Amino acid sequence: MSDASGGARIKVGREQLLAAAAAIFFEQGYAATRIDDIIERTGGSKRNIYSEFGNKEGLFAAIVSQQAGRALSALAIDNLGGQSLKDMLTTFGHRLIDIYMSPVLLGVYRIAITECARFPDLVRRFYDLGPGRAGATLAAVLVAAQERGEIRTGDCAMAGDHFVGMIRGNLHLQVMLGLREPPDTAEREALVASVVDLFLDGVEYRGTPRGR
Amino acid sequence: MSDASGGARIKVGREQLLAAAAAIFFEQGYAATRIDDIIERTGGSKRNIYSEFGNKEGLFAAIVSQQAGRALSALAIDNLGGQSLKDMLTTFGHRLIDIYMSPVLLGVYRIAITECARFPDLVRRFYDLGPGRAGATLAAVLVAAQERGEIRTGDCAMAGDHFVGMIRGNLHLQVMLGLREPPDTAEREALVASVVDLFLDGVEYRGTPRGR
DNA sequence: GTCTATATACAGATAGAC
DNA sequence: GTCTATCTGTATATAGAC
Repeated sequence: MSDASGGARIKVGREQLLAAAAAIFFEQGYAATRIDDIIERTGGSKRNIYSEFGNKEGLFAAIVSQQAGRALSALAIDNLGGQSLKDMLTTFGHRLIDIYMSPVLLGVYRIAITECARFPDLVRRFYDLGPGRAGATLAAVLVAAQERGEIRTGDCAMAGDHFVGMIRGNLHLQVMLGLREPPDTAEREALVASVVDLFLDGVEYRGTPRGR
Repeated sequence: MSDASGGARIKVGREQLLAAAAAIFFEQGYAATRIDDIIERTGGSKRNIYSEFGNKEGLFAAIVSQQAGRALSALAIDNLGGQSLKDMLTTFGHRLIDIYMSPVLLGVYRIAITECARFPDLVRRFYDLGPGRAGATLAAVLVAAQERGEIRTGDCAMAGDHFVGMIRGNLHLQVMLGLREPPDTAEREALVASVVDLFLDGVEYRGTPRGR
């Protein structure tokens, strides 16, 4: 099926080519994406791609450096001060789940796992800028809260990772496996609320049965 | 390099062939595993494989039905009664992390994500028998604890998934991405203890700064 | 710079010789 | 049932025509 603009291909510079190729890579995966697919979509020439990026791996590396870094940049911003810890966790939780469930990140995540042997450096960058950074950012916030006496002392680095792990949880896995669609806004809010709740108070274990 | 038994290939029946092929699939991934790799390792003939399993997909499906089901069977056993909730969570947490970090499950997990479009039925089975079952088993335990008044009421299904999510967390992701080796026993124990701790009591948020 | 054709490599699947 | 050779399709990468 041709595109709706009536014509054929899209005239492209380097930027548009990267953007279009990124969409295809993140949608279909690295191996399943053929150079011809990209040509067909963007209208560029094969020789152009090879002279610009060397080979398929070079093209993909250029894309990830650009797109994934951009998508994950929201995690780097830690303008989370001025809120209660609960509000901060809720805000950060929403930011996390929105990023994780975005088409770009779902694609990056899948490709990172699939092609980690082929792109070890990219995978390292992805982890450090994404899940690792999220856990570290949270850890820093928790250390501060600890020093203010808002929470009990504990391993904040681990706790940060626990929060990130809960936000992903089985939901993210199901989406990654194609077993269900990404959650809508309501479901995301319920998830984040549940995670924040458990993170702050646990299940309020009382050790032995006791009426309340 | 030949094997240490001095000879060459291994004489195989159907069982040994499945076992050997499973090891290769789970180690290298589905796409990267060549039929010739399996032949080379097992010593069988190509025609034998194709007459037995039809094609590569059939061989792989037979393997997963056997091996993954076996590896995950430990999650189905819920002989966890007679312990405190904390001990039960600790036991179950160890069982979970040991399974997740086993070579077979790491391979299955990676292949499930990589090839979910090719094997939707297998992926469904994997999820239901693995992460889904783990969350559901925990949920049932939590419901019981709730009825005994040991914990506050809440969404036990979600809480079960949260526990599973924390056990995986960034650690499992790092291993999946090839960024680090699976944790040793000590690290696993520290992880499980930390997860159980947070799960039971959270960070004991007190809302506002207060000296203790 | 684009379009078409092709060299090359790889891997799944098949067939023949024994 | 095993070993070897081969058919076939696919996809990266290159080269030629314009």
